[in-house]
Amino acid sequence: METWLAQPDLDEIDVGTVLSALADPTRLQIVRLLDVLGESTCTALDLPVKVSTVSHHVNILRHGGLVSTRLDGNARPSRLRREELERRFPGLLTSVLSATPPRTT
Amino acid sequence: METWLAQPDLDEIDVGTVLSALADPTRLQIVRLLDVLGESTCTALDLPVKVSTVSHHVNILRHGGLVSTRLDGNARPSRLRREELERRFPGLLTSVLSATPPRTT
DNA sequence: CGGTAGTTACGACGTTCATCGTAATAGAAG
DNA sequence: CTTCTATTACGATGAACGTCGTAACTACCG
Repeated sequence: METWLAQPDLDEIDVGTVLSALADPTRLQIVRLLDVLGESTCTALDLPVKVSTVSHHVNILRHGGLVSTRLDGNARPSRLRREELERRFPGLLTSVLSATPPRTT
Repeated sequence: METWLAQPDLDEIDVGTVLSALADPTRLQIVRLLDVLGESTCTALDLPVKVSTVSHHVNILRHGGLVSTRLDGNARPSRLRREELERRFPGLLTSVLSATPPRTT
């Protein structure tokens, strides 16, 4: 039986909290990476910040309802709650993840 | 001939900037009000912050590409760039504006 | 020409928050 | 048990930012 860290139910998720969570560049990058990797730990994510900072951001993402974290030995891989989020806020995450970069003039 | 304040082109709009703009509660409220009202000035928006603060937020929204501001005498009514945003980030704004509030347990 | 109203520019203040370093915890492997 | 790895907890720090008050600016109206 798998164990998971506490996370909000779908209908408890607030759109403002989600927007705040996605507003930080590092967290947006984490979300993008998790979308591609499917699942990853804080250490495995290659980010230009310290691991303690990554852990901090993943916590915010989990409390905001964007990420699920599983307990696997001493590791805690996280996944993007993509399908759930899509049900709660249709089009939001999909739009963010498929957004093209701005024109760099 | 109508005059408008400077604003970014559609393909210059960055999704991260848009998310940051929407992350603030006051700005999200402004966006919601403009969506309902269609067009409004800083003074006409009834918000629990000073007008100078509202003006500040509207500027951020305009620079982020979320709002267009027209010059009309000494007034400067702003509109939500809803259709344009929908073309740039399909589903994003619609999802945010139609989001149901979280369950308050 | 004054007077009024709408908006913004400018500083200033206080809080939030992203980041870090270190220490503590927990599981896995030897 | 010891060691190593993964993660988190805990301050601390510095920067970003939301808010305000005031002043400056512009347009409209007597």
